[in-house]
Amino acid sequence: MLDRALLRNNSDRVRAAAVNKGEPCPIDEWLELDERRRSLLGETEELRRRRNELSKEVSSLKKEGKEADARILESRETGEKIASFEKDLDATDARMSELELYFPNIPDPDVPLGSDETFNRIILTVEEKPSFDFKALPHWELLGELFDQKASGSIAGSNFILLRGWAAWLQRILINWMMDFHHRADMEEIWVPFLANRESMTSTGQIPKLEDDMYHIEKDDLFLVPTGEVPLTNLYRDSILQENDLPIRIFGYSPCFRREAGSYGKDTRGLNRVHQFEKVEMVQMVKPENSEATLEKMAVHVGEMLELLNLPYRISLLATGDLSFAAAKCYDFEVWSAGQEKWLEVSSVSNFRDFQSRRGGIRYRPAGGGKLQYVHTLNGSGLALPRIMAAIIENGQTESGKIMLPKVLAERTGIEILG
RNA sequence: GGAGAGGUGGCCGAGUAUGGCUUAAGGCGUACGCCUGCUAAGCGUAUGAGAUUAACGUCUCCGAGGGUUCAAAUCCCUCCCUCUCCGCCA
Repeated sequence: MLDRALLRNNSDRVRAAAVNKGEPCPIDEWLELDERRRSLLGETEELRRRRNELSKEVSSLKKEGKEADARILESRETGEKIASFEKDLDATDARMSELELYFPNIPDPDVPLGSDETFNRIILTVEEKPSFDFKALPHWELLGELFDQKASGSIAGSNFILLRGWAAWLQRILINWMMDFHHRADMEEIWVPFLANRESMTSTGQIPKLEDDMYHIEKDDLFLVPTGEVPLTNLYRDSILQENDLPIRIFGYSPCFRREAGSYGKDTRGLNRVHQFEKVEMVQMVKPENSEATLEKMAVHVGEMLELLNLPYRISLLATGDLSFAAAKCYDFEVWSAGQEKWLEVSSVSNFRDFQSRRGGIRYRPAGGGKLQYVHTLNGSGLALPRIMAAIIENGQTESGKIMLPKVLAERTGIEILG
């Protein structure tokens, strides 16, 4: 959500941001309503002031034992007028609030301008791609029956994952390794609910835009979380923090549920695009002046993980058209997957500035006093499991179809080769 | 799912029986000042949020939403959440 003052005074910036992100922008309707609202508000407040005044007069007249019928009558008539004004005012305000949910966040000035991912700027490539003197296989062939699509299909449906044997084991130890890595970086581990309510989904920005991409439990009006970002960020919804509570640095594991409605094609093969995947997510809440530096630090942290896992990777600064609705700036991390011979997105690290904290009411009190400020929120995947699994399996394959584990995992588990 | 008790400013906590000097007491915390070799303590002052306005000011907010009333933190209805006990259950 954007500041109403910004919408009112910088409507051109809002309009430009929406165009660059490829989002609709109901700013003209909003501006009209804003005019109307302020005028209604003035009149309503004047009437309410009068009613308050009359109430006091009635009160003191009655105390003196005098009659107050004239005042009571006027107060009643004023009340009726107020009710009619309020009805109009409430409707106007409600419509404005509804529209405000549709304004996307404004991209940072250094975000490349462009309508889609072809405008993303690759800012770093750590490219020591493995080479094989045999034909490298994609992970689904290497996994074979350990990646049991027939079973997951019959249990849940297509594009759900069922892993067996060492494949299941690898995913579990990867999750543990990732979480321990964040632990050592001095973040607080959080175990979160995997379902979230409508308010939570609205504050992080999934609702209204992505509502149809989520699994929804109608009976309880709950959503299966599409990312750990939702419960982690909403941990501090509607709260006022002290300045020395900041920065808040938390992380947690969650499965991520996405309907992926309408996305079919070759990208859906294997572990690349599925309805439920596992992910470890980091969230930080910082003072506004620190969010840019924090974004860089989080990106470095994610890069370290990929280097430890010995995965070739590259970092893209997303262009405006590829930037998500709520983000102001985002780095995407992609790892090289040798069997498929392509880059797979495994992490997004984003700065949301005050966009989510406004929606969710996450503020802090500056140490020297003064007005409450909205925190800046950031999040980053650290990391998304299935594609990391795919890359580890494909990059570590041997001619005989076994998998060499990255050193860091081999040392941790005492197991060097899978399969 | 059933019964009971609760939800009031950053936090704690009065106020609800009897609607109207509540402009929400008091405390903690915080800020500033005073005082004391330093520190701690003590004393004094200030201190909720939001909307609107050039400003003064005005209005709104006591879990959420309705209702009654000239007037609602207070009375009525619906819902949500927390705690305790019971039921069910991994």
